[in-house]
Amino acid sequence: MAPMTEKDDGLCQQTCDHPDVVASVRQAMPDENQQQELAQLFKVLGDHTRVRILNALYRSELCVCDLTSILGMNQSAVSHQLRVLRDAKIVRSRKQGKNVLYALDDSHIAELIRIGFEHVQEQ
Amino acid sequence: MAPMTEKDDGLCQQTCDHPDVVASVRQAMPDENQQQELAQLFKVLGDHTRVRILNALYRSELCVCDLTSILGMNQSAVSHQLRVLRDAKIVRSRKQGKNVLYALDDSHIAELIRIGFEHVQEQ
DNA sequence: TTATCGTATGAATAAATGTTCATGTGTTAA
DNA sequence: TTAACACATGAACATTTATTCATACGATAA
Repeated sequence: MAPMTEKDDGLCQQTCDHPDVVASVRQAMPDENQQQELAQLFKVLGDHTRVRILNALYRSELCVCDLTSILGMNQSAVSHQLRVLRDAKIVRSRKQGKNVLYALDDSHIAELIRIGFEHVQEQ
Repeated sequence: MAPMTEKDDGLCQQTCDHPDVVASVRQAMPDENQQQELAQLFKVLGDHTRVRILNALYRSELCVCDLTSILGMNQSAVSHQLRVLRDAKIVRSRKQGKNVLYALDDSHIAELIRIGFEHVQEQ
């Protein structure tokens, strides 16, 4: 095996700051803005109330008061969280008469929830 | 189509709190503890520094000072975030002499990052 | 118009969280 | 033993954030 590109052995034995690995990893790192956006996406997903909202919308398009009933919490709190989810392009909304119906915006979101559940169920 | 189990039309036209849909969704909702854990998982993933750490570990097993160098930040801050990732079972660590090498613990994590990137790149 | 219903939103409060500073622990080398 | 290095961690501070309260907006019905 090529000694310069090898990474798993000989790391940080004498000099901790191993220049080869550090340089190659640094070069392979994604764009900072995209990492920021990725962190923002996960941050929005990382709330109990919002996870519950998404799990409900996973089953059916729902209006705010239905969500409020299902979650058993304040309508204002639900609306605030829906705003966060809307701003993050995780859910979309459409008006129907006096109501506003919410749904998952993107198929990626359902996939993230599914894989996330797989992870926590294995722990 | 059966009118009772239908959900997309006739929702919340007169009575907002539509009992059928609300009941079926409520019944299909996952366990509260699992939703809490899922939210916790996403919350840990939802930080810029931790996303950068995971992207680095995605490429190679690394010790703390390498990570510190790659991220260009305080060693203490990196260690604090590694602790959070360790507690969440997202990374694992092993000692090698004076160093501690960190790596991604679970293949689900890499998948979450990959799908998350797909999502943000489409926006 | 007026009243009511469904929803949105600003302000305020309390709680959670990321970073820095200082220090402690454990391992290696002298 | 002593010194140096890699890493961990508690405390403090500043910032973010989720919920509640009150209120405003928009659509429908009377």
